[in-house]
Amino acid sequence: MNLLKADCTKHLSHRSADVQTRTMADDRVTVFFDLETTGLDTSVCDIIQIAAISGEKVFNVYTIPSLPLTDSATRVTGFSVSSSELLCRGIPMETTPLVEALTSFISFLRSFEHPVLLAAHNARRFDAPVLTRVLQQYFLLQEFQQVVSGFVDTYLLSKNLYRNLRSYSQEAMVQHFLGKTYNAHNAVEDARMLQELCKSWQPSKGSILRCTFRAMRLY
DNA sequence: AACATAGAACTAGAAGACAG
DNA sequence: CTGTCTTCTAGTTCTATGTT
Repeated sequence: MNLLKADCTKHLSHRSADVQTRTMADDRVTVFFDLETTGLDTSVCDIIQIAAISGEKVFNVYTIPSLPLTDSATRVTGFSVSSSELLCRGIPMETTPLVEALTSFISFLRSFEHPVLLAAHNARRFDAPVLTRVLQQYFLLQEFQQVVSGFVDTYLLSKNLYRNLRSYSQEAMVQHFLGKTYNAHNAVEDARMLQELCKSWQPSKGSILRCTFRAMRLY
C-alpha cells in the first residue's frame, strides 16, 4: 500500500525558532496554519487536515472525518473517504484520531516561546471558529488557550494593508505579491505561502493588532 | 452551500442659507 | 418667522467576497 507519511510532530525541525518565527509581531511568535474540512458550515464540519508552519518548523496531520464531505469540498480539496480510509486524489493517507491530532498540534504550539499568535486566511470567519469548536468538544480549549494568545486574520489584514485589489483570495495574492502559482488547498502549502506573503507585506504591529482576536468559548 | 465582514448604496433627519 | 432648497451626517440595507 502506497501510504503517504503524515509529517506530525516527529518531523519537527530542531532548528531554533527564535528568528524566523517572529515574522509579524515583535514579541510574539506567529504560527501560520490552515485547516481542510468536510465543508463550509463552521457549526458542523469536521477537520480533515491540520497544517501549521513557523519558520522552518512544520506540523501536518490528517484525520478521518466522521461526516461525509460535501461535493464541493471534495472537488476543492481532493479528499474523499472510502472504506474508512482517507484518500487524497485517490491516494490513501496516514491518519491520526482527531483527539491525538489536536493534542499533538497543541504540543507543536507549546514548542515555541509563549505567547503564540495563530494566523490564517479568513481565520475570523472560518478556521478559528472550527478549531475552537472542535477543541471545546474534546475539552482541550483551555489547554490550547494557555499556549495561543490569539488569532490573526490575514484576509482582514490584507484588506487593511492594500485597498482596491481585484481579489483578496490567498491564491490571487500569492500570484500578485509573490509572482507564483502553488498547490492551493493543500494545507501545508497554504500555510507556507501565507508565511511568505506576510513576510513580503511586513505589516506594522498596529495593523496586525487590528486583525487579531482571542479564541473564545462558543457557549 | 453557510455566513461574517467590509464597503457601497440608499434613506431619513438635522442644520444652514436665503428669499419673501 | 416661515417655507423651501441644499448639504451634511448617521443609520440602515444590500451586495460581493472569502473559507472548505
